[in-house]
Amino acid sequence: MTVTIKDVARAANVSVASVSRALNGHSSVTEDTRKLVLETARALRYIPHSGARSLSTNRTDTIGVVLPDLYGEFFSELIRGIDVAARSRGLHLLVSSSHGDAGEAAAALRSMSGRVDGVIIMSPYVDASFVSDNVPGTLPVVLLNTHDAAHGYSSLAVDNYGGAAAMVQHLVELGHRRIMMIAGPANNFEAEERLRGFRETMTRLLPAFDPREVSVIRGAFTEESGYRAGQQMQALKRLPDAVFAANDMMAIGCLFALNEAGVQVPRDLALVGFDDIPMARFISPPLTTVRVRMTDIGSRALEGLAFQIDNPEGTRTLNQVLQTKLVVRVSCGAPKAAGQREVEAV
Amino acid sequence: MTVTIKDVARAANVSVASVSRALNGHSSVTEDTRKLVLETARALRYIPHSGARSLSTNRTDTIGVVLPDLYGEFFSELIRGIDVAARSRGLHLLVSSSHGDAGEAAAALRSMSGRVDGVIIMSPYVDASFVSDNVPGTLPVVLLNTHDAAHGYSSLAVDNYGGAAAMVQHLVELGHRRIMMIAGPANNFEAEERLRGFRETMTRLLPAFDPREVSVIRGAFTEESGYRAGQQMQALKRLPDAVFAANDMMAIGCLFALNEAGVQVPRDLALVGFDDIPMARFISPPLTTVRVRMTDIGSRALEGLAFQIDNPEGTRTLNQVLQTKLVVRVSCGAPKAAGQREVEAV
DNA sequence: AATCGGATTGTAATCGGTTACATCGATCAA
DNA sequence: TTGATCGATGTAACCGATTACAATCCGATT
Repeated sequence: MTVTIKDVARAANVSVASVSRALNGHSSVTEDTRKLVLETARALRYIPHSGARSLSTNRTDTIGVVLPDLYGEFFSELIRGIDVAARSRGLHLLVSSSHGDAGEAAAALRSMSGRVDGVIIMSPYVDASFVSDNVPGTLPVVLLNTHDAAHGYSSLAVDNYGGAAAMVQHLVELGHRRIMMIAGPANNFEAEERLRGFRETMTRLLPAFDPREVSVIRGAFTEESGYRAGQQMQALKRLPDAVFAANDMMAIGCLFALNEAGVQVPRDLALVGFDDIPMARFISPPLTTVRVRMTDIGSRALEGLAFQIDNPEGTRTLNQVLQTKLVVRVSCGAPKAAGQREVEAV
Repeated sequence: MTVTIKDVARAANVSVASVSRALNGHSSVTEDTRKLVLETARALRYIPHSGARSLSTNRTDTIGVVLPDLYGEFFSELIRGIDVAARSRGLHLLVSSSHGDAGEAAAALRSMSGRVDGVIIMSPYVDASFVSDNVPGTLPVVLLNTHDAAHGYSSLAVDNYGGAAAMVQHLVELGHRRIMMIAGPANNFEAEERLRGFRETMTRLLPAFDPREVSVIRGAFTEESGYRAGQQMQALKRLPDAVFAANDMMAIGCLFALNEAGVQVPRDLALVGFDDIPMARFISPPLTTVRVRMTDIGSRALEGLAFQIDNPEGTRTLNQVLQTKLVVRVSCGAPKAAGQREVEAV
């Protein structure tokens, strides 16, 4: 039923080779035949089968993206960064997300074999052997936020430790002493790095700080888990001075719980997050947070991958660590810098 | 370099057919050979070339998604809905976005031929002939929010007109009379439907309303354009009673501009939006808006498509229109329903 | 012991393109 | 006129899988 290159060839009374050449703009085709082929193809509504094409050209112009999730602004922004860079290079995106376990992630990865020219992987299950087991040896790979730097693949990571440290330092400088953290899931590498930054900086700056104290509540990076953490928090005999949520969505959830309990931020309590998702500046009070340039990560990842694809010989795997930036808004109780809001609004 | 099925066959001393059968769990293979093949495949790190496979099976287990953009919560939620439904059916997603013009959209669509089992299309350029020109005749299609209902393809649309009408009615019931709209781009079908709902309901409910009056400001569905509209608005000799933005992001931008100018919402002015993006309930004041269940649209679209794929004979193209729901929060100045906030917070 | 039949296995066609190589015809120089 | 050259076209191999069909093997039946 579908019309193939053979149908066009037959209808135009030429060989399939000529059709292919005419359609792909090869030089060695008469203007006459090219015209003829083009017209015939149009008349027949011929649409080339890209899958078949890439089988012979060994080029798909598609890159695979494996993410733990598609939900929320973090991933949305990440994908946008990838998309923008991909589009400017004429590449398409095959995305795969939300893998409950390593097996699913492996299946997703394997199913990409032969469909993509390279993959960007961000997954809690990733390590060197996982990748080499599930990705064809020759396929370019860029790893995002993996814990093992010595994996032999190119990678991009956020300085979660440094970002958390900077935030703790900021809070301490503002005079806060009793600081609690709403941490992320324990099996999440990023979450653990942020937690490590928190703990180590606390002990460094506040000699009295005892890390065994119950100063950490576990969350799941979701608004709801932040909300529950906030409820626990306001039920304490004594409120902490400041709460550092391991991501913005948990900070927002926490804020809601506190508001409901009549606790005012930042008057009664400083509350800060991590990520600087777009929403962070829209909530009230605007959230002090650690900026992670997610779209940047996305586009850099794609560009690194594109480079590998274009230079198959280049064995240079480069491992970048992206610095974060402290963004001081209102929720931490810092004296507000004049004009800052205005700048951000546009 | 890459290991193919032939390599496995050679190494295991069997034919490629046996390898294929063993790997795909066919019944007519001895347990012995199956074991042997599996071991050899593992030892060689064989990963099947999915592209080649789909060429012969005519199945890709992938569906294409063509969107005008990937940016913002609207599309993010839409994709999430698609993703969730796709994953539960073991389908992958090939996404393509941000087409500056019809040509790009056409190219994206064509490049999907042979890579997908069906496509979900949401694009301003879509109409029946556009689709039939760029999609293989046999490929299942679901159209999202197209203006031409009589296209012969399955489609899903949001009742933008009805939603806008309901919102206007709500505002009028609250006593607002001078109501302005921040409309979307004129070439956007959804934007025009919302505008039409606004205009027609205004003239219906308020006989004194003159549609030729300057009660509409054009925006671009972006926060920034809303911000500019807000600036224009507060510069008017007299503020309107209420402002109806054609989407939430413009409402938020407008809110910022008004806040900066010292105009308080809802005290001085009611401000409402459309879409009910997640952010709408987080901003201050929480935004009254029209809920469009974006994830719902996404999953329904996918399910409709999956149905077509599984039932190739079913000529039944069904065209659904999804109803919207008025969500009353604080920004419209309505007397607040007790407990509502609480319910929504979790 | 010969034959039959079901279970395994192998051979080769096929999916829809691209492209190396062969072929053909025309032009041009000798 | 003839042979060389070059451009346009055609033939067929190939990409890496699946699968129809043929071939083979083996035990069971008579």
